[in-house]
Amino acid sequence: MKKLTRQRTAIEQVITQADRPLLPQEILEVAKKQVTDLGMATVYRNLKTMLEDGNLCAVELPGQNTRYELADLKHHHHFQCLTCKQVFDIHSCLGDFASLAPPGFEVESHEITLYGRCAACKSKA
Amino acid sequence: MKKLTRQRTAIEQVITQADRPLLPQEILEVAKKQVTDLGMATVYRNLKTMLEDGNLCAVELPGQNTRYELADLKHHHHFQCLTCKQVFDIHSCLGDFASLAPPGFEVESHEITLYGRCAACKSKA
DNA sequence: ATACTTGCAAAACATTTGCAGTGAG
DNA sequence: CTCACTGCAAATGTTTTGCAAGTAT
Repeated sequence: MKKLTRQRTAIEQVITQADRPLLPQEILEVAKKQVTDLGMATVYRNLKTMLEDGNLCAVELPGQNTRYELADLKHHHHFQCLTCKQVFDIHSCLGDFASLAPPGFEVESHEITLYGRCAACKSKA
Repeated sequence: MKKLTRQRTAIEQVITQADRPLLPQEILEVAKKQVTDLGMATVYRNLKTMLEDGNLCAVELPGQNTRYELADLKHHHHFQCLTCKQVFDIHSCLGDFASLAPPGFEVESHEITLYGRCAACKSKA
């Protein structure tokens, strides 16, 4: 049975309140404001549990550590700003990628990542 | 100045002759047939150099180690078979993704990965 | 009470780096 | 002869695991 601990509550809260995928370190840092002696292992263990329960979704970008966000968001993709390195959700999708695959191949799912400059960094430049 | 060593030659050859992105371990194993005492560090060092020289391209898929392939291939994307785990190149591209980004965001590049079943695994099932 | 959770430290991994020896130029 | 390159081992950095202690139910 799943127990509601201070640690788990804090971790889930941090992820729920974020509007973008977070790194384990980011989750630890923010959650530590509530549970001072929170350990990294606990963060990872809870992330793993939430992943297995289907509550969490792993976001992986080339050359970077895995970020996590709630899984109950609808199908979407990601945009990473090349300046500030933050990752944003994109809620639109072009849809039909089946046609891209070679003949005889069957497409089950797809992932798109865009790279560029976010509004904030663009206006600063 | 760049020196042509047996090790470098072997590593470049393995990558050149492959028809799909390779893992560092795969490169090491195959290259070892030519240079028996080849070390993993040398593989990584050469991969890094080739990347910096723009001769190599890193292919990263969620939850897996980075694969490498020649960079002089034209713009393309990847398809991973969920059954045999192999990664294939896809040489077509839908092109316009700029419209997906939020207003104020500037798209510089994009990456697409498709997941499904390759022709071989599909016919076996 | 019981069994799930936790923190810490150690273990696993992949990748990088320090260093002294090797070899291409 | 030089300096880039190499192998080895040690160092990194991230994620996982073992274990004894803690705690929600």
